[in-house]
Amino acid sequence: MPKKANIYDVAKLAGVSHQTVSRVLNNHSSLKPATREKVEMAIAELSYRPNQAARQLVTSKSRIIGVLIAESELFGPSSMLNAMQDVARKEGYSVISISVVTKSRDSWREGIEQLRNLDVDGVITIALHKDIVKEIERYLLGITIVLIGSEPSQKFNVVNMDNLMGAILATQHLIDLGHTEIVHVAGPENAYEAQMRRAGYEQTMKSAGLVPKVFAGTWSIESGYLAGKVITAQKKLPTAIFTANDHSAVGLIKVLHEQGISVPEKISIVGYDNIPESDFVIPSLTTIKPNFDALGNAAVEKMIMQLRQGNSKEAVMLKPELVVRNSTAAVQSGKRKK
Amino acid sequence: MPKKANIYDVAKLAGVSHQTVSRVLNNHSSLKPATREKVEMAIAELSYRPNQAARQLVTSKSRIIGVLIAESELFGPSSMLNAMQDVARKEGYSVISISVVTKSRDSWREGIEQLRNLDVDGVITIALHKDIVKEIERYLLGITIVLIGSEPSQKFNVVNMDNLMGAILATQHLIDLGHTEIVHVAGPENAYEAQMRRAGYEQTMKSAGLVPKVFAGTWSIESGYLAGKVITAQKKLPTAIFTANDHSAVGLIKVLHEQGISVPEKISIVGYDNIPESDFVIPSLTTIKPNFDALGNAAVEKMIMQLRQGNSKEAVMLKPELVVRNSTAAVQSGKRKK
DNA sequence: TACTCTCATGTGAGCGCTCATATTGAGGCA
DNA sequence: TGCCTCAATATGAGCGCTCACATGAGAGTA
Repeated sequence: MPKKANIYDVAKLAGVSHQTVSRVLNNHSSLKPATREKVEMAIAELSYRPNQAARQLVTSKSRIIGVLIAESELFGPSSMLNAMQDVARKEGYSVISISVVTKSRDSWREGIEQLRNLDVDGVITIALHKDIVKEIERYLLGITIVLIGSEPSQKFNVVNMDNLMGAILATQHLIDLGHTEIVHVAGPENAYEAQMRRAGYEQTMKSAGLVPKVFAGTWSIESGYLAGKVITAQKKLPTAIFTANDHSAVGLIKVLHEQGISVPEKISIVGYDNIPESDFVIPSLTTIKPNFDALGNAAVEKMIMQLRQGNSKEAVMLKPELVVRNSTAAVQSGKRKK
Repeated sequence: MPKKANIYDVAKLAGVSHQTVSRVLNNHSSLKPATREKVEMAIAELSYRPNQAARQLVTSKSRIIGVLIAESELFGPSSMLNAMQDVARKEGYSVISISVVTKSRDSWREGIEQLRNLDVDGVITIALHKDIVKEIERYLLGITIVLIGSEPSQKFNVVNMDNLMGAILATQHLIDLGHTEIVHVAGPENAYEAQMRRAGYEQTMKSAGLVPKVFAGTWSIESGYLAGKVITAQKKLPTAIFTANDHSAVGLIKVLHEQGISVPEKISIVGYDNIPESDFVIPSLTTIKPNFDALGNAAVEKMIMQLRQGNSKEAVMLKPELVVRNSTAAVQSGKRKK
């Protein structure tokens, strides 16, 4: 195997100095077109590739963006990650993702440690708890941070989708169908996005003169199943349920099916996230569709912008939309409260 | 912010030469315990961290493992990825994953290009098509490669789960329940794992003196749905269906439900992968459970072993197991063929 | 006492790049 | 003709580390 060419080999072949080659690589301004061309030909001929390590050593920029995710097996995070990869690649950056376990402080530490070792230029977090963000801030001093799905903050760039609006859309949809007994199965209490969805639900209920009622949950299918058990154990069934995410809705539908409570005839259900399965659940799931790709793109763009030319601290907020399928129906007239 | 300490700062504080510090960092053998201790104290005091770029520049080792995945949004790949992260981290490696689109040659190229730019030490591929592997081999000359879910090969290290056995377990389970009209909804034709699952099905059918019948599919829910349409359009329904993965099974169940064909009373269904949803599908899904974590671990271990001390070319083959749930039942006696 | 030999540590070079600065040559103008 | 200016390119240093080799202090042998 022939030794890899370096910048001097290219310079010699092109008949210029190494510095001129470097200028070509970094598209410097003052360069004669003819010179640039010569160099480019030499680069092509030697199939020369700049050595990242050497570059990084002198510039102390790794062109790597770290992404810290909790619960990366979920549909939303992994969609965003894919979107990020694409944008980053186009801008000449790489994305490295690290999963952390929300409950394990050790796992945060390890993740942060790894990001330090990699000398990442910036960190994007997806739906992380406030405490983890603090930890990052503390141990990755002076690093650029972009938060997705976290509480707004003056300190950091934040990119969010409008969970409040999503929850309002969902709840209002049920109200519009004539439902009055609408309950909510919430997401994890300490998750900002779950808090917003809950808030949107509560706010819409109150505006309509209805009484909100919330059952605890997490993002998991199991939690939807368990919440369903609790809900169906009550004397009086609601006629509609809005769950914090589609996974919960799947678990919930399972319980209702086991108990012979038909959806949507007896109970209407609205989920959140529009996971691929949602169209194939029985019945297909009415849900809120966030644009995960756009979210991922926006986060990386913001990151790169900040890395290149400093601040741009206006928060980004993307709008979700309602997708109506078969898990919601108008409340049966006999049941409607007067 | 105080300037980051380098190896000379540590050396000065510890009263030794920079080379001694380097020896401590790389746990060299001939070192007095007392010296090592002095150096370690200095490291701690300055919170010194070796600069990766400088290390990489001189050793030309990045300690980064690239993972190339097609269809990374699936449950299997993302589980493996998480498992890999953990093992790699413990060994001081980082994992960078890049998604490619099987159908787009450009996307392979871009992925490979990025891996080159990153100077990864090795590449692990997950369920990639033969042609992509060839492309990698060609453009990432001399790099260590470990394949997961690909055709066995003398050239590369291969880690697989026993798809043939899984398919045999699934098919035999149906046969044991008395089914004779068993069809298979296959995965993508060019996917090795899909081929093996299909082969296991066909082989088991033939051994039992039954006639295999295969319907085309991909890994997607939609494809299961479409295959279901085709199957139910036929004059004679099978009494059991084995699908190449759980997603297909979900789509399939949806069609059967739409057509009023009850599962498992009329038709039994077995999936493959044991995705989290499979226990909450209606009815819960009998499936084959691979150990994705073990697969990911094995791949990284193999990679690191090879990176450190050369070959170890024996293939790894992990065994899946059958998980029986409610989507399979004994064939109704009236229907059983004599 | 002089000698090798080994263990522990030190010295200097160089990995491939970018940065700051020096040098060159051609054009403009008095 | 001489001098200044500026655009275009060259030179040299140094980023932080590891590698190959040099050195020195004891221990062992004769």
